[in-house]
Amino acid sequence: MPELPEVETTCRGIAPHIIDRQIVEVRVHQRQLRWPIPDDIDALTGKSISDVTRRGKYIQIHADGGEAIVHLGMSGSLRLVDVDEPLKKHDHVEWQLDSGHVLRLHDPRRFGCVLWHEANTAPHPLLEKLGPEPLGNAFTGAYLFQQTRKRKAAIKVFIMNSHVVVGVGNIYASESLFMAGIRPGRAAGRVTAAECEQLVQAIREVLARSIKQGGTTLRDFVNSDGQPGYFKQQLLAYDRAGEPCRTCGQAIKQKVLGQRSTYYCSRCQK
DNA sequence: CTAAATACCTGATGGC
DNA sequence: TGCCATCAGGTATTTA
Repeated sequence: MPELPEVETTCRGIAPHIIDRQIVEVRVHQRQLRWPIPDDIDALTGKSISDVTRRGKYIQIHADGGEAIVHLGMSGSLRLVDVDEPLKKHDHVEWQLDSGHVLRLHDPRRFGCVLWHEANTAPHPLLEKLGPEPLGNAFTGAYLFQQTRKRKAAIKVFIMNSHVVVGVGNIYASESLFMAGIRPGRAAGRVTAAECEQLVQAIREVLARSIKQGGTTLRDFVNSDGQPGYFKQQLLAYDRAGEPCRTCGQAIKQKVLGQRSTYYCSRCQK
């Protein structure tokens, strides 16, 4: 599932191949993603890519006049392939480059999106209200502590809210709470200042480590070269129901929180 | 305002 | 082999 490390891996993979390259043609094979792909998506045609950036899990492909915003949803991936590579099922969008390569969006479950945002206009509504980047300086224990005060939602659900902090999805939420020793179901407002500090550090550490491993591939995530990520083997809690806790040996528990599978150790996490 | 539920979608999996 | 039910999950939107 593309969470922040997978999106970052994708950005780093595609950037050197598309920056300063010209888009020759944009081909859309399936418009119905999370939202229909707008007609102005081919505004990129004939333009040169100036930069590739990321905000949360949104990928921004910048060019003169605007940017394409791409979200991978749950099952999306962006790959660079040769022009003669046959189109696969669920390859929905292609950006033909002047290098002879093609950037392809593959997304079986179609929860992703592709949008166009004009330059020099109001910030895009999807990006405008996002919380701080977890690896940036604004995401601190003090910030999280202040945000969580008087909040009754489960801490796990809370940190998965992109208006609080971006990039923490279901996998890394369970992982970071395990690392910080906090039960996922505890009310956010009952997490102490010291624990908020530990949690912030855990989130930063697990995301940074996963980025180094090229992300986590559970089923279908592949990077821009079509390769999986290798962080799965380092998971401490996620997807380990019934398996021994790597700290104390007790079986990892699984429960549903906010309609999402949640994994934790009832002995190590309080 | 918060919190919880819902919608979007397809593929993998398990039971019969 | 086929069919149905269930689950997976990011996040904007809707409902309570």
